[in-house]
This record gives sequence, C-alpha cells and structure tokens, in this order.
Amino acid sequence: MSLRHGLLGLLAEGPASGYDLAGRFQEVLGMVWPAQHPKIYAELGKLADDGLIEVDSVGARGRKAYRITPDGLAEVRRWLTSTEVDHTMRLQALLRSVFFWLMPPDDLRRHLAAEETYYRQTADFYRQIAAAKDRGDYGDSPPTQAIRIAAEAGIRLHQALADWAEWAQTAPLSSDEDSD
Amino acid sequence: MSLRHGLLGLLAEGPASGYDLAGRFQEVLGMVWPAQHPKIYAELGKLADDGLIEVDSVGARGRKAYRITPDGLAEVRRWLTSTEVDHTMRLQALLRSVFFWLMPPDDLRRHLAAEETYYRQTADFYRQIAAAKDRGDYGDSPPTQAIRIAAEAGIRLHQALADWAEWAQTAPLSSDEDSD
DNA sequence: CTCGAACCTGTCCCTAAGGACATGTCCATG
DNA sequence: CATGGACATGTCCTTAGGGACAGGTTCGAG
Repeated sequence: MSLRHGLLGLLAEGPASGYDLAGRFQEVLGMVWPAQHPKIYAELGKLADDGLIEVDSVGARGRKAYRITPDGLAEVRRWLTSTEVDHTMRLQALLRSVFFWLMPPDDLRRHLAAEETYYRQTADFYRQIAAAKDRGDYGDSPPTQAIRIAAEAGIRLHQALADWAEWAQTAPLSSDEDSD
Repeated sequence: MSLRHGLLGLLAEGPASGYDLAGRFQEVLGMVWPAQHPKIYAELGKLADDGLIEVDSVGARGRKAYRITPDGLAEVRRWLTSTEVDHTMRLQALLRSVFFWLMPPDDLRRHLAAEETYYRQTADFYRQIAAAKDRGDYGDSPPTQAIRIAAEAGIRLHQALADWAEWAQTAPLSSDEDSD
C-alpha cells in the first residue's frame, strides 16, 4: 500500500488538496510512483475514514485541503522505519531484453540506440533537478534535501541504464531471425 | 500486457507447461517481472483462445505443455519491435527516499546501510549469473546470450543503487524528528 | 459579457496482480 | 505400504491501477 503512504508523506510537508497531490505525484513522484487522480481521491477518502488525515479547509471551486493528523504522521514513520522494503523492480525494458534474441539485428541496434538516448536525457533531467536543489533554488528544508537524494538515485539509475544500452550495442548476439 | 508477451517470449524457446513457465518467471524473470502461477494459467488460457499458442502435449500428472504458433511468434516480435517501451520505474525504495526527512537520523543510517548491503548482494548474484554464462555453462544459444545482456543490466542497476545508498549515508539531511 | 482554460472533485468499469484455498499425481524413502 | 515432497493445474476473492466519463467553479482575455 505504497500510494497510501506516499500520500501521507506528501501531506507531512503541509496541507494539500487531492488536486495538489495529483500534481505532486505527476512532477515529483511521477517517474518512481505513478498515480492518477481517481486513485488519489479514493485513497484520501479512506485515509480520512481511518483518521490519518482530516479536512483542513474547504476553499474556492470546491477545493478540499487535507491535513495529516498525529496518527497519520506516526503511521508514515512506522512505515518508513518498521516495514520491509519491497525491492520488486518491474522494468519492462529488462523484460524485453530477455527476448532480444528474437529481434532482427538491425531493429535491435536501433532499439538500443533509442533507449540509450532516452536514458541519457532522463539522467540529464534529474541532473537539472539536482543542480537546482544544490543552487538552493528551493531552499534547503528537509523535504528539499530528501528530494535531492531521490534525484541522485534517478541520475545514477538512468546513467547506469544508458551505459548498459551502449554496452549492449557492442555485445555479441546472434539473432534467430530465420527460424519462423 | 507484458506478462502475455513474456509468456510468448519464453515459449519461443520451446514448448513448456504452466508449471515450467512459473519456474522460469521465478528464477529468470522474478526480479524484473514477478508472476504467480494463478496469473500464468489464466493468461495461457487466453493465449490459447487467441490462437497464439496451442497445446503441444499432455504428459504425466496432468502436465499440459504449450507450443507457440506462428501467429504467436509474429505477435511477440511485433511487440518487441513496434511498440513503445514503458519506462515506468515503480521503485518503492525511491518513493521512500522522498520521505527520508521524516526518519530519525539513526534509523535512516541503519536503513541505508541495510539497503546498501542488499543491493551489493543482489549485484553479486547477477555477477554470478553473468560469469556462468561467460564460462559457457549454459552454452551460447541466442536465448542464453540475451539473458547475459539482461544480467548485465541487473548488475549495473543494483551496483548503482548500492553506490547511491553508500553516498546517501554521507549526504547531509537534517531530520524533522521533533516536529510531532 | 462571453468563452475557454485551468481548477477541482468525483464515479464507473475493466484489467492486473497476488494471496488463499482446493485437488490430484507420481515417486522415492523409510 | 505409507507418507511426504515435488510435480502439476486450477478457482476464488480482494485490492491496485488506469482509462473513460461526468460535472461544476473561477478567472482572465478579448
């Protein structure tokens, strides 16, 4: 139930509406934990039922901001420190790589080159976030420092994948193109 | 629908039963694409309905082996070469890192040290697979070569995460422990 | 004043994933 | 011969995720 705790974690920074949280998931967490608004609104309702968050204010345009409760803060801390990390890595790119031998060599080279470009660009995107944080563009509050650490992971992960895609282009792989 | 294509890809290597495929997903694909047997049996049924696979043989203990059809082989190749790669990276460890500022510093250090150990061990696990393939323990058929490439990604990804966890232990991060 | 864009909240439905439960076979060991 | 473990297939049910649909508000530009 990571979405639940992701929501609690974001609300620990301060009150926010479902709309705000959907935006934050899009920009900050979009690449590591996608979440669409239908799921977010539903989960906010459940969190409120469980007393982990409560309505902070109702503003213009029906805007309903939630605030984390002491129970909610305790719950997100319990999750962070007392639960096992789920190390599942569901990467479609890696699943595909197991079947590279089914691709015509030219298609595979093109594919790997495109992947390399994508990963380098994404690594650069995270580098820009990291540079902005290091310049102090967003202050240096604890949440900002944590995002800097997350961005570092984004950089290293995508850099590793870019280097892998480059390496794979040189790796020997006889195709099985003729066998159908 | 990656499970569907993962199944087709594995069946492209030769006939296999649902039980075999569950084992392959466990050992080969378990870390990049977990799949339990209930999902596998259900999906095999649908693939057979769609004519992408067919029953190859029925053996002892009710064993039912499937064989990929020409349509199925064409479909997995179409998936590999003509569909967009889904680059979604749903990593709980990264989601958690955004909330590191909520953890007491001592807990965080312990957590990062444990994570580092886990990632180093997992990287070593992939290194052993890669070394075995390089020694030729499994021959050098195209599918084996592809798994070697996938293992390389496993090594690089987990090594990057281990280095990140090590780096994060030295990164400055003031906690927000007192604020509840 | 009107109209479109951004703001804001939700429901509905389908598929994917995963844990629990159920069933039966074959074989080796004691 | 009995019994446990690996082999083998499946159902059921709940939750998670994601696309489509639906509706209402505020504000700024023309």
